[in-house]
Amino acid sequence: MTPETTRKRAPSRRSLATRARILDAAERVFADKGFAGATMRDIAAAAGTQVGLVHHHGHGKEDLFRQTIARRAEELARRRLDALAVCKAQGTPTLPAILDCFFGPYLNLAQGDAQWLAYARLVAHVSADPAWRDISEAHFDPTAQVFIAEIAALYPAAPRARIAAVFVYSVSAMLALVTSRWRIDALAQDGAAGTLDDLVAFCAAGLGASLT
Amino acid sequence: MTPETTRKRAPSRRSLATRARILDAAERVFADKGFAGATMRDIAAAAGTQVGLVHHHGHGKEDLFRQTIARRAEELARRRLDALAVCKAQGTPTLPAILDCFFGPYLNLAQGDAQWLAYARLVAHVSADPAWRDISEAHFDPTAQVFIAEIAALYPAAPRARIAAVFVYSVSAMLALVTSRWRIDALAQDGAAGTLDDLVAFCAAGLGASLT
DNA sequence: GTCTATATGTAGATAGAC
DNA sequence: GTCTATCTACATATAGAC
Repeated sequence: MTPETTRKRAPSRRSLATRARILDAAERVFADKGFAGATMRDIAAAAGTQVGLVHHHGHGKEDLFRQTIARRAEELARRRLDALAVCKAQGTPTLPAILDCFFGPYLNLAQGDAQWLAYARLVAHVSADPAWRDISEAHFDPTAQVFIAEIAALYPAAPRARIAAVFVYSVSAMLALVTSRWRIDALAQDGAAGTLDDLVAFCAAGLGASLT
Repeated sequence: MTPETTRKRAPSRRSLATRARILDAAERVFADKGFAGATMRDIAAAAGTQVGLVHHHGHGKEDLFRQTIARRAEELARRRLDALAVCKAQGTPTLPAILDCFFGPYLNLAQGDAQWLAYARLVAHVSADPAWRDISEAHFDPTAQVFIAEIAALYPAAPRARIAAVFVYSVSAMLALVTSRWRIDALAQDGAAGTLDDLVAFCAAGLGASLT
C-alpha cells in the first residue's frame, strides 16, 4: 500500500461527512435552480458550511455539478440493468416488462428518498440541456442503448431511428412524472394521478403502435 | 383619439424595429441558455444594440422574459383552438385528430421559422420549471384544459386526473421532439426520426390504452 | 480540513448627455 | 429613443492563518 493510497483512504470522519453534506446540498440546489441559477453560496448555506469549503471539495462549480451527477449514475444504471437481467432470466421479456425495468428504479428511488428525488430532478435538467450532452453520453446513453436494443429485438422490422425517437418520448414522459407533478395536479383539479403503472401502460401502448 | 393614445400608437419606425429586434434576440438567448443562464449583455449583443436599450425596452430581465412568452402565446393558442374548431365542424373528432390540433401548430410553426423555433424551446423551459408556474397557468393551461375536456368527452368513464396525467406525458413528448432531437439523433446512430405523425401515433395509442 | 478575508470579474440596473 | 458611463451587488475563485 503506497503512502498516497493510505492518505486517500484514510480521511478524517469529519471530512467525509462534510464532503457528503456538500454533495447532498449541491444535488438539492442544482435540482431546484438548475446549474446557472444555483450559486456556490446557496450550496454552502444548504450544506451549513462556508463558501470556501464548497470550492475546496467541489473543485469549482462545474466540477461540483458533474460530481453530483456521477455520484449516483452508476448505481441507477446498475439497478436498471440488474432488473433487466432478472426479467430476461425468466424468458423473453415483454415490452411493458422492459419499460418497467427502466422506469421502475428511477421512479422508486425518487419516491422513497428525498435525496434521490433531487437526483432524479437533476437528471431531468441534464437530459433536457444540450450543453450537458457529454454527461448524457457518458452516463445515460450506454444504458439507454441496452434498452433500445432490447426493444429492437421485439420489433426486428422497426427502423432503429424510430425506436430511438419513441424511446426518447417515453423517457421524457418518465421525467415529466418526476418534474411536472405540479402541472398534472394543476390540470387534474382534483384527485391524485401519475403512477408507474400509468406510465408503463401509456408508453407500452405508444411504442407498440409506433413500431408495428 | 386622446393625445396619450396618439403617442402610443405612433412611435418612430426605428423604435419599433429596435424593440422587435430586442424581443427576437431575447427569445433566442433565453431559449438557448434559460432565464438564469442568459444575460442582458448576451441579449444586447444578439440584438446588435446596447445594454441600456435592452433594459429600457425590456423593463428588467424578468419582465423581458415574460414579454417574450406573452408575445406569441396568444397566436399559438388561437391556432390550436382554430384547428380544433375546424375538426369539430366535421363531426366528433377522433383522438388522433385532437392531438394533431394540439401538436400540429406548435411543431409546424417551430419547423418553418427560426424565431418560432426559439419560442418553442422557450415554452419547453417554462413548462419544465415550477418557478414559472404562473406563466403556465396564464398562457398554457386554459388551452390545455379545452383539449383535456375534448379528450374527456371521448372517454367519459376515465377519471379526470388520469386524463391530465397522460396529457402531460403527451405534452412532454411533444416538447422533447423540439428540444431533444440531438438526443434522438445520438441514440438513433443513423437516419432521421421524429415526425409529427410519429408523435401523434405514439400518444394516441398511449392515451387510448390508458383511458379505456 | 477548516475558516476568514479578499481578489477579480461580471451581473442587473440607472443617470444623464444627445 | 438612443447611447455612454457608471453604480452597486454579488458571482466564482483563491490566499493564507489556524
